[in-house]
Amino acid sequence: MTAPTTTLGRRIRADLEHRIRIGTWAPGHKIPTEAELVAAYGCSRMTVSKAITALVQAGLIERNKKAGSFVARPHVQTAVLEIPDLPALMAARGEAYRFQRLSLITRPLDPTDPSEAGLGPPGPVLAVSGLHFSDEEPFAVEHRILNLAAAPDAADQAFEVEPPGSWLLRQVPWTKARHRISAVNPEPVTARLLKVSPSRACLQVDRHTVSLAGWVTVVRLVFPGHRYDLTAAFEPARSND
Amino acid sequence: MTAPTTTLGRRIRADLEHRIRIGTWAPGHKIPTEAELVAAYGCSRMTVSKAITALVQAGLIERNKKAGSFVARPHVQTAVLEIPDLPALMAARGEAYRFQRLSLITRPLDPTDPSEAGLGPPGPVLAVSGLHFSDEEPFAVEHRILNLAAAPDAADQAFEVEPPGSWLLRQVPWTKARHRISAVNPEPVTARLLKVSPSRACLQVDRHTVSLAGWVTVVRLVFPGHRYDLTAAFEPARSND
DNA sequence: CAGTGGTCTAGACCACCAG
DNA sequence: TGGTGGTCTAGACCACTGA
Repeated sequence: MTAPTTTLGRRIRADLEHRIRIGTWAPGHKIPTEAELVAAYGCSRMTVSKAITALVQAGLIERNKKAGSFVARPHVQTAVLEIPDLPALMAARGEAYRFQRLSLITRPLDPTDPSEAGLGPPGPVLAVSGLHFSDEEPFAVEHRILNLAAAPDAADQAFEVEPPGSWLLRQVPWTKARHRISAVNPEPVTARLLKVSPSRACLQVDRHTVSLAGWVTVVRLVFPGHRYDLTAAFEPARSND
Repeated sequence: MTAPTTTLGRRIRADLEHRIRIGTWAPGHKIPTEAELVAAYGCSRMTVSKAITALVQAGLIERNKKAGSFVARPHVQTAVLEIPDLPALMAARGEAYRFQRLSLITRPLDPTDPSEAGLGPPGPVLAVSGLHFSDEEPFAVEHRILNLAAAPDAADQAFEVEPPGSWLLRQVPWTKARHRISAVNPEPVTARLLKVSPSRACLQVDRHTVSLAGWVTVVRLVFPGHRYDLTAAFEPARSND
């Protein structure tokens, strides 16, 4: 139930999960059918089904018609990375945050832009570059292209104080994105901005964000390797649809 | 339903999700109560409830008793990183994989071990180092510590051909882990093994894996930055419990 | 073709909490 | 304190698929 901290459904789920995690049921093992679990727990089928569904979503169980339900075999590990808004991250760390815009220009989409994913029709874009500071130390270099077709209000923004990422988070909240995370040696210009040597490893995060209105933004963030890393809570197997 | 590709529950979920993603319902907006949705769709309450529950799990909706359900406000972005088994990754890329063990030693847990997370009682551990090759090119350096208390069978393994990670995946399949991903300049020894310059940026993945039996393994993988990066499918907001 | 999961119903009781 | 979500029931019909 909602209050008693334990629920029949939760108990069933916990029982099944425990037997899987403890190894009693190895990957590939066929778990009891819903009908058997209904009999075992003396509950309705919907309760059992919801418990199993939760474990399917958690990636612990795979279901097949006719054949039954089986303990899943782990494939890849999926790490859930939290990629926070930089000002919020700084606030959480108790450090002073500042954004400095380096350049801003409205122009047509350039074929040389990082159109890694076919950005569609070459409409007008806003190209913004800036520097993120933490306690007045350069923390990240940002190069961003904004699709004015998907976020027309961006044309009115100066992005002199608020970084475009934070503004976008408010304006176009529900998006999907792909990330590529890599280690790079910074370009000379980037190295100078970050006040590090070009031989210093930097963490580079490329993000390609889309909304229902099309692609919204493509951004590259370069962090000095010694000042930033990504931590990931984690879960086994894949998540789900 | 299961076959007709569209289900009443799915349709309800899609309707709600669309209105959220399109911005009709902005973050913080109160969505109709379950009773209202039941009336609107002429279905039972459980159908509506399951649809909303799915959106709660997706992070799009927050529920409160009495107050109702609201469109969630995005916090951090959570990127779902897929961290595959290296041999499987190579197979997917169509490249030949090979593992070369560099060292293996059974010893007590050393206080200088990367016990970043308090590895608990100092029992015996297996320390393994090795090199991963892709098409005979060094691809990653691995330094691993295995907890023999949690995986006693590891003591019988030589890890001369199969990397310990793959073995563990079979033996202790259901684990949880934390990852830290960072960009580093490789140690001289590591650089030599990878055949890269110490000034070359490398991607470093630290993984701390636990099972119900305690911590299982702590591993550090160092990849040459130009040969590996992590890509992430993505979802907004956090997932859930 | 028969067993399994996928979905749905029309109720019900209860805990929670904002007004 | 009443409205809301949280949970559960005892059925039901159906699609899929492995034997």
